[in-house]
Amino acid sequence: MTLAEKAYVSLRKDIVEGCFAPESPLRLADLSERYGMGFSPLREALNRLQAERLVTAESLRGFRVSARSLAEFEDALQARLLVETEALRLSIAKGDDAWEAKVVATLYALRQQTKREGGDVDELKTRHHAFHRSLLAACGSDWLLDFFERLYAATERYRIPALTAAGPQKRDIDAEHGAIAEAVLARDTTAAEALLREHYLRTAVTIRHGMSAT
Amino acid sequence: MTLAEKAYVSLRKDIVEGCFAPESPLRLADLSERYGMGFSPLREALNRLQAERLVTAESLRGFRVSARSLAEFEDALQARLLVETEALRLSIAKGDDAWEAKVVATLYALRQQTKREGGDVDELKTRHHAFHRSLLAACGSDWLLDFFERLYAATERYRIPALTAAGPQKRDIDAEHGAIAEAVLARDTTAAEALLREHYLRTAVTIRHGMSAT
DNA sequence: ACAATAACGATTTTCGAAAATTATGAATTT
DNA sequence: AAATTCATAATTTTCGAAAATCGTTATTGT
Repeated sequence: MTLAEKAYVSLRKDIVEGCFAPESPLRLADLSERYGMGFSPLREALNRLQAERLVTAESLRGFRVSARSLAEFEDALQARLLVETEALRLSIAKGDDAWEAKVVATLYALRQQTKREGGDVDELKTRHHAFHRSLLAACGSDWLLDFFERLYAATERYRIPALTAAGPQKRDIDAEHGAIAEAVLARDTTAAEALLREHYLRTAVTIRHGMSAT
Repeated sequence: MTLAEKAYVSLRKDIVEGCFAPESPLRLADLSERYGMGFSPLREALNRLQAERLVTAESLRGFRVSARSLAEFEDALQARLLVETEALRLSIAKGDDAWEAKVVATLYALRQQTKREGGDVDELKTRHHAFHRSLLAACGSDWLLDFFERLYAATERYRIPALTAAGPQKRDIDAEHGAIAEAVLARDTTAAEALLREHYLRTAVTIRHGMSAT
């Protein structure tokens, strides 16, 4: 793996996880020290992230972490519902046995990590991502999967600060995931879409709550 | 405008227009001579284009123009229908007078250029793009507009070689655009969506014809 | 005192060369 | 002849410095 790729992965993770505050400038000198590399690989990573809308660039004024706002979150949420319901529909229609097995496996892995009390939060997020991706994995559309990844990262930036602030409603997220998986494996498109929708809308409520608290 | 931005614009244009054959390697030395700049701005541009899926990169083996295939075109087409019908629906619901005026203006400009016999093909493409963008411009979703731009560029790569090969059907494209605009301005969502869909599906027929001929 | 301007420092952007890696081809061995 | 090894060339990747630009502070003039 080249330095530029490492820089891309590290920076992306740190931005999504909120290590850098939104709109804070990403100075090359700082990044160079933080990640232990020269300017070139950092600039390449920043350019890629710019194309993904995680950072913004202004000519001769460098890069910033892109802003967060309620409006942008709502936009990303709606786009996500559009993309993911379609991808889910296709996935259910086209998925084979191997796909089903993957859904079961990722759900199981996710639940295992949820159960673990002092578990690694990083690992939990990875498995959560993996589960949601597995649901759509058989859709057969590179574009939809690409959009899914983009929107997942974009909304993850909102989900993480909201995790600390306790939501207004009690949720059994494992049960929600289980219900989605069940409907998916039963090839019940209508139910699966509705459950996925509700799942995201519930998360959205928590996030709105967290945003307004800030 | 910085050199990196110029490199991005130029490279993007040249890739979309097919100046570089799909899968052909984009060697830095060649690009450096072609665009008259050093490696740094070129690499930055290539990284942005990689995030947009117009070029692919392999570690330590540089960049290539991304491949074209019928499957990828069909995928992009379907994604486009999903994204654009939704964006059009929203645009019709939210658009104001200024938006309507813009639709009328871009349609007029497009028709003027179509009429001109020895007209600049570049200008025609710009205006075609502007018209289609104006239809969705009022949708209020940055994400959908972003996806539109991506998919437009991706499918444009297929549309251009197909222009030379005569299609299997006679089309009055001006009339198609006019009908879409009319439905949009009448705020007839159902009709507008159907007409846009047909418009793209007709174009797809031409492109499939052009692809199989190759 | 205040506006305009100049000088400085900080920062981004770009270049050219060095380092690292892959591809190519010749020489050697089996 | 085929495969292997080694040397060479081509290419990508990275660094460090130079150039360009921006923002701030000091200076000058009114």
